[in-house]
Amino acid sequence: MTIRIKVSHMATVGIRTTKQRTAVAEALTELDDFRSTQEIHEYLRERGDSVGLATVYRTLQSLSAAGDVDVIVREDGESVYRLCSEAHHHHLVCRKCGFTVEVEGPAVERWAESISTTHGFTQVSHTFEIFGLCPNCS
Amino acid sequence: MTIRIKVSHMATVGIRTTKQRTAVAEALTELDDFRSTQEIHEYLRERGDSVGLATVYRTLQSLSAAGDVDVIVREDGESVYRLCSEAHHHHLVCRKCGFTVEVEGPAVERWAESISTTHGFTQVSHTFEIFGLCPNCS
DNA sequence: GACTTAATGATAATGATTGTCAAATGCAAT
DNA sequence: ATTGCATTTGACAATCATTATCATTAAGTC
Ligand SMILES: [Mn+2]
Ligand SMILES: [Mn+2]
Ligand SMILES: [Zn+2]
Ligand SMILES: [Zn+2]
Repeated sequence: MTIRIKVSHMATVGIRTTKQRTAVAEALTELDDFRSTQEIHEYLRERGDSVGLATVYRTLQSLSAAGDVDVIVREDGESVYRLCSEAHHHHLVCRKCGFTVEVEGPAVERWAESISTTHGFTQVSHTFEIFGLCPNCS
Repeated sequence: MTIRIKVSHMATVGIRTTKQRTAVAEALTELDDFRSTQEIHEYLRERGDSVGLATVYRTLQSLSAAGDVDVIVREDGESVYRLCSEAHHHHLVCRKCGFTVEVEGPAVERWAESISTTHGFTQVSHTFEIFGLCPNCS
């Protein structure tokens, strides 16, 4: 099984490669939609590679901070994670089944940048997610 | 003091105009940035018009559902509310002091619509918020 | 004013996330 | 392979925003 993740980051100075972190990376590779920490923890438990809940939380947050996984804060406030492509992009997510499509648009990026500059904002970041019902769920 | 809110919605069938709801509407009018339910509850307490916390939660959620206030789910998962203009728009928010600028861009709306159609999604909605440091906080 | 029913609020319950800290372990050096 | 040690783990407690309860209060109507 190939882990679709840059373990390179995980192997940075002081960051150890543990079986727990590897297990989380595998789960993210196998699961394809955005999943909550609790769901990933449960998935690992059923899968046999049980990992402590706190560790799953810590690992997902680290991976997110390192930019190795995307995180979306759902409308109910829960954070969900997903292994994504390297480049900056956004998502079209089915609010019924979770099916996700990665989308990108240079125009949108430029617009966000332009707006920020105009108002003198610095250190900006933006979130842009589209939610709807996929063809199957419509 | 004029309450900058469409009480019309609040006066719909079965929805009563209570002093508590009026107080929340006033608080939203006075406060100008995005505020959490807890903050608005505290503001009302200090102001003298104490309202039960559960009631503030219920009122803000109703107003949000009615489209009378905008709600943003911050990165920490907490929901914050703000009285906004009628038209659909997005926000440029200072993550330090909360200073908010309403922004709109037809191009972005069209792009979101286009992407959705291309992938066969229906009943779509989107969120687009820009966070950064305002001139004062930079 | 009396009636009907929605609304309120004090409080308990829920549930995701974070904090704690003793025990386990990756790993670099020997 | 063994040692030394800082990092990591995990069971459990603690936090804290949000929701559920439900007896009491108060709009709105006649
Ligand atoms: Mn992605
Ligand atoms: Mn707004
Ligand atoms: Zn779907
Ligand atoms: Zn600011």
